Amino acid sequence: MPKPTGEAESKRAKASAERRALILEAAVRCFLEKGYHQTGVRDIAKQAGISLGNLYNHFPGKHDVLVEIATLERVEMTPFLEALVRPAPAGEVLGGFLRAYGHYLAQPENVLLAIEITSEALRKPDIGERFIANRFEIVAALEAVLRRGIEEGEFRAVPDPHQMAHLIVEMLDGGAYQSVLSEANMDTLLDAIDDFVFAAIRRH
Amino acid sequence: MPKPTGEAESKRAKASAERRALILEAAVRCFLEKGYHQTGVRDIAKQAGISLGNLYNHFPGKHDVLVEIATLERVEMTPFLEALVRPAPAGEVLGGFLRAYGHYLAQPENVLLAIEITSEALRKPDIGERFIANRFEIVAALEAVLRRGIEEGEFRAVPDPHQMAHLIVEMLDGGAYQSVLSEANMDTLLDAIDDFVFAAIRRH
DNA sequence: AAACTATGAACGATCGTTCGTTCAATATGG
DNA sequence: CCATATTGAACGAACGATCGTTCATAGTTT
Repeated sequence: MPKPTGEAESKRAKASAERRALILEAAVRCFLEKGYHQTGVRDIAKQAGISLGNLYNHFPGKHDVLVEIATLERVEMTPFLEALVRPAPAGEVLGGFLRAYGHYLAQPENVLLAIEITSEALRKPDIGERFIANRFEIVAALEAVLRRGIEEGEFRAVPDPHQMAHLIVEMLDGGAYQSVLSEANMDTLLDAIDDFVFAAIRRH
Repeated sequence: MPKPTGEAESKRAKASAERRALILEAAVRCFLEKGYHQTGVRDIAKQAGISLGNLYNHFPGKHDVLVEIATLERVEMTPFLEALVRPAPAGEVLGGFLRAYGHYLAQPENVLLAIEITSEALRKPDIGERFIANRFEIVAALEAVLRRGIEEGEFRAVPDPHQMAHLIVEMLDGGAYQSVLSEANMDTLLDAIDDFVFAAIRRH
């Protein structure tokens, strides 16, 4: 067997992939606990249970670890994206999204991680691009629901559905952040968001 | 003259106060350009045109510089707070606030600084308290306007005016952040916010 | 002279990264 | 199929830079 690459090599490759995942999980834990800039590469290695040098065998550097995390955030959005294309009355889809996404954001870890990425995105273009891309997908799907609701006569003719979609997401995000910082009740907040949004799109 | 404190001392005190202000301005510039954690104390001193050691004559440390900046942010809120207690129809007051506060936030420096403080507020309680306090004042004033509008029959009976005030502020904040990151048009965004809010509070 | 302001060298700690090395898994030549 | 290069994972010491802070010293005001 001169070239058993189909399966033999995949043994190492798989182990390597597992290590990468291990490092990423460790990094997330560190970033959540201490913040990105307060976390040292040694912290990540120690948390992952590997050596400092070995981390650099799997990632070019600290920055790239965060980039990968920001990229993986995209995967977490898929359930919400799928829920938004559900063939049901637009109002129902929208209401479901508000609750589902709101509950996702209600987990403090998601908020904290988002803030770390958000903050770094301002000065690191590659992270900013990924962040905007993730955000854009959600907004676009939400916008489509709004447009459908308008076409089907369920919602009023909002002047700018795209902007409204943006604002809804930002309301959810901002609310989640406030609920973390000031320990507000996220359920109460979700009720308020629901009322706010539906009052704004209700036909006269 | 054993104690010429009445006027003589105030000369030095004034000079010292000016130095403090100089340092704070320099720090703001640095934090805006590089971010809080990426800014070194030497950077601030150099930007202020003073020596490294002298900075420590005016501030106990780097952290305290940010605390002071977060505190001073409160002053910037007073115009908006005053505008919100204006004795005019609630809808007019609200609309004026949305534009004024929106334009304030449209300046990228205000957004960037807010994010630096926001981010640090998560893990530094004293900064968090100040941030929440500033936010609370705006929200409370806005809530009062909403309640007045409801009482006077101008707005619909929103179930939770406090939460709605929160959400409005978060929409403004989030929108401003997006306008910085993705270079969206803030004017377009403000129009959307205006429409969104007034549609949500309009009576049936 | 006493009190305050200003200076920059110096400190210990920690930063992100690189380095030489070891070692087991894999590919290749016989 | 075995012996042998080759590869890449794993390690932790070491590097130079920079971090926030302190300190001894000199200059300036009152």
